[in-house]
Amino acid sequence: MFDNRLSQSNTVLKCKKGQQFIIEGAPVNGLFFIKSGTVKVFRTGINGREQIVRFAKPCEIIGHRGFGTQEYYSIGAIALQDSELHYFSKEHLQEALLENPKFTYDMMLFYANELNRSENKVKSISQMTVRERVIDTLLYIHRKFGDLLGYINLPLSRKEYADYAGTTEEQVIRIFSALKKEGLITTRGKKISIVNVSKLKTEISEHNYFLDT
DNA sequence: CCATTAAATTCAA
DNA sequence: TTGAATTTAATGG
Repeated sequence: MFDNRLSQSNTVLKCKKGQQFIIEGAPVNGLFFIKSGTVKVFRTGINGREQIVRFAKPCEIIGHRGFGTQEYYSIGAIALQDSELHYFSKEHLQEALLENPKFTYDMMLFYANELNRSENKVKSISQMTVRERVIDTLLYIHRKFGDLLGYINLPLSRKEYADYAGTTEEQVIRIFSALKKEGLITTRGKKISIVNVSKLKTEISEHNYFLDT
């Protein structure tokens, strides 16, 4: 996605687990490209509640919403694992967009996909039950990060599932327990294994769960 | 929502 | 590699 010229004109930033590299309200002067590791992007609500907007993995970009007109970040981002990030200044980005149509096209697809996803997200929050949202979250993580030895390949706390699904930690834990009893998932500490993907899918299929990679 | 207990992860020796 | 310290999960009020 990024051509050589562009990848030469950036600075690499190493980020330890749990480190926040975008703070809400800070001025925007570029955007980040994830080289390795995973990252969560969130927005803080009025009551101090965190709403996780999305999870990002390598080859994805962060902070794009602030690009162009906006002066300050409306989101925060923290590394879930030790990560390496490339940082691109606005200037370099503009140059690449003007000179490289393929890159511009890819960016546009990315924006379109993100917009689609956030529209679907609004729907899921407003129309789905808590249980459906939790299942949806599980499938999203599973689809995006895959599994390793049967367990979802991303260690997330229950709180993080809750923040993505728009619920509380307790609700998530209780729904997980219910799903375990039904034999649909198993858990071991933070690791979660989806035993029966298709059954979970059918439970939320009427809400046409969104496609995202 | 909070408090308690059980369990898992981290960290340092 | 072990266990003590810290963090996280799970349950019940």
